[in-house]
Amino acid sequence: MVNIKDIAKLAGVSVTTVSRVLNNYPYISDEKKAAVLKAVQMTDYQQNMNAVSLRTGHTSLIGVVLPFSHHPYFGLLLNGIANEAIKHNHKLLLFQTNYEVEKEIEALRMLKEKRIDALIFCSRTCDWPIIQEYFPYGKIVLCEKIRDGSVSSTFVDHYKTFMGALDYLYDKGHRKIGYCIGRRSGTNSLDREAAYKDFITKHNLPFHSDYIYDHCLTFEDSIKVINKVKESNNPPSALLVTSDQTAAGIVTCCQKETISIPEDLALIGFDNQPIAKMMNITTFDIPYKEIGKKVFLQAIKDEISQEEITATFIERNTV
Amino acid sequence: MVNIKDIAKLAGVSVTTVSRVLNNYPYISDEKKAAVLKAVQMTDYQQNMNAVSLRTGHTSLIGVVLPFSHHPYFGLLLNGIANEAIKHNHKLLLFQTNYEVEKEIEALRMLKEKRIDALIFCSRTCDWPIIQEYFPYGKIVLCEKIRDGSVSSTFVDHYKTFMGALDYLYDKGHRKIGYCIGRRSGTNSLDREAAYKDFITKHNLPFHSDYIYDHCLTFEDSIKVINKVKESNNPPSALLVTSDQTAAGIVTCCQKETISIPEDLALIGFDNQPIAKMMNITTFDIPYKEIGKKVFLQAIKDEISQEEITATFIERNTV
DNA sequence: TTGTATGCGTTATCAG
DNA sequence: CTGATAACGCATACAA
Repeated sequence: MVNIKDIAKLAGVSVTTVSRVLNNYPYISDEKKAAVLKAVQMTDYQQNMNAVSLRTGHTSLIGVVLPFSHHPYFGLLLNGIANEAIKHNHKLLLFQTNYEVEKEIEALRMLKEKRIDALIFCSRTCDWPIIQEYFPYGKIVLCEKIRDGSVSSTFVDHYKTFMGALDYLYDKGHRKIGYCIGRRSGTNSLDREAAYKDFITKHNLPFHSDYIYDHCLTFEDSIKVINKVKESNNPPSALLVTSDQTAAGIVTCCQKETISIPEDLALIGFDNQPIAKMMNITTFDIPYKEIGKKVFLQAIKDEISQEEITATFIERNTV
Repeated sequence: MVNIKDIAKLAGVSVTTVSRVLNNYPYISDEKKAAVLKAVQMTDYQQNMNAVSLRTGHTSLIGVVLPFSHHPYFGLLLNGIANEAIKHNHKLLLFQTNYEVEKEIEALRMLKEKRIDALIFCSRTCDWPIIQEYFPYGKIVLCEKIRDGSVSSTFVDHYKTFMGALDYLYDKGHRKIGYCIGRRSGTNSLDREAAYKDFITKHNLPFHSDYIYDHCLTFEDSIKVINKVKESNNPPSALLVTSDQTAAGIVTCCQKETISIPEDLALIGFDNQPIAKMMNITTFDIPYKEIGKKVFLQAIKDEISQEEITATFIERNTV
């Protein structure tokens, strides 16, 4: 494989000059520059980035941790990140974790191994102390509300948003409200749970643990929800569904089961995905692309910052 | 940042010994080994992988090119690849391309930059000669039928599978058969188009260009399909739908439009995704996880090989 | 504007 | 079983 030395020899200059041409340094004579470029062309030379990274200490590579790649939620987020990465000449490394802590640690370790400059967590499962361990090794950015200001993040206030949705349903007369969520344990899920509990306390409503449906991410996850609703002798009259995919599935199931929406069951989705528009589902628009953009910028900046993003209520036909 | 030299000093051995311990060489005395390990523990030392890669010439990193991360098809494939990667102590680098040639070239370039050892194309847009350019720089594996044996691949014979489906519909009495596909131009799409054309020639059927619906990947892409079907004064009586997502969307749309399936419109999906089972859609099971596994193995092996995978017909209620 | 020399952190070679 | 040293390919301080 041809290296910088070969190019230098071929172009009749020093390696320094070659390096300078390669990195667009200002003061180089046109002849030498041309000679170098010609040698590069001829030999089809390409820098060995391992050497460059070893020398410079950085890689222009940003890691992105996300649980699934097959969920539209993350697809949009990733899109926003990727668009911004292009503008700043950075490349993205995707780490798909399936919410497994071990995989998240692998991603973090790449920070320590100097293979990436920064790491963006779209979502995480591992405990906070594990993340903290890796602070010294590179910038870490999260998509959740951070208590201490130790790290950058861009987030939606899920407590506020959830509470807003609950209040809306309450005003519409609903007293038996349940919700569907992806998992019970994430920071964002915990915020929503807190909102839910505060809501029922506030209005002196009974707490039905079976009004909470978890593992709701995909279209087909709705089957389990509707089965439970059907079996219940005191089913909820309204559901907050944290994924439009699942909300759409619920709408489909309800058609089959002749449960009418919103009369028998009201629905509010989240994300404002195309499928929500298609199926006329009331939902919250969350500007994932914008979040992606901000989060990338935070990943390459030195300063630490917190950015709050607000979700916008989109009224359609399911409430 | 602590390096191998620091560890050597701390453990009272040479850097060579440290390196040997780190890489599990056989002949090392237990005391020295223990001393090194202790120093590593104490200092929280981690190899700089850029240096390792520079020296050894490889990275244990495999790139995976896929157009979208939000399509279940690729999700499954990726899963298969990832599972196998773990077994072999390799890490995966995902490149999301949105079918853009530029992005694919970026991934290829990482091969040349020595940042990855091999590159797996789950799907590609760029022309064959571009791929060929990068043969010298690392192993490339594809998920499509390769004419010359220049590169490894694992693939489904889409011509055969498509023809089988068409014949099946023909035997059921269908003469006006259309199909929905993601894009017109990919290798796999071209194979299916060839099957379709041969089929109508074989049976002396008229060719309706409007029986081919492209950009069909997601659930909501079905809207356009059904709108076109409705507007047509000579609509197809059966549709081959190369994504179960879209097939499911079609089923949903047809319920709204009171088009009955399979009487008014028969449907065969592809992939055998959970949603197809949920909605009782006749489809082809394609073992994506197995494809993923094979493709990974090919990526780390020296030999070039071609592996054919067969799709299995799953009869349900939409034909 | 250009070149020489040094070092980034590691593994491989070779001698012991 | 162990260690000194060269080399991987490159960017940069320094000198010219």
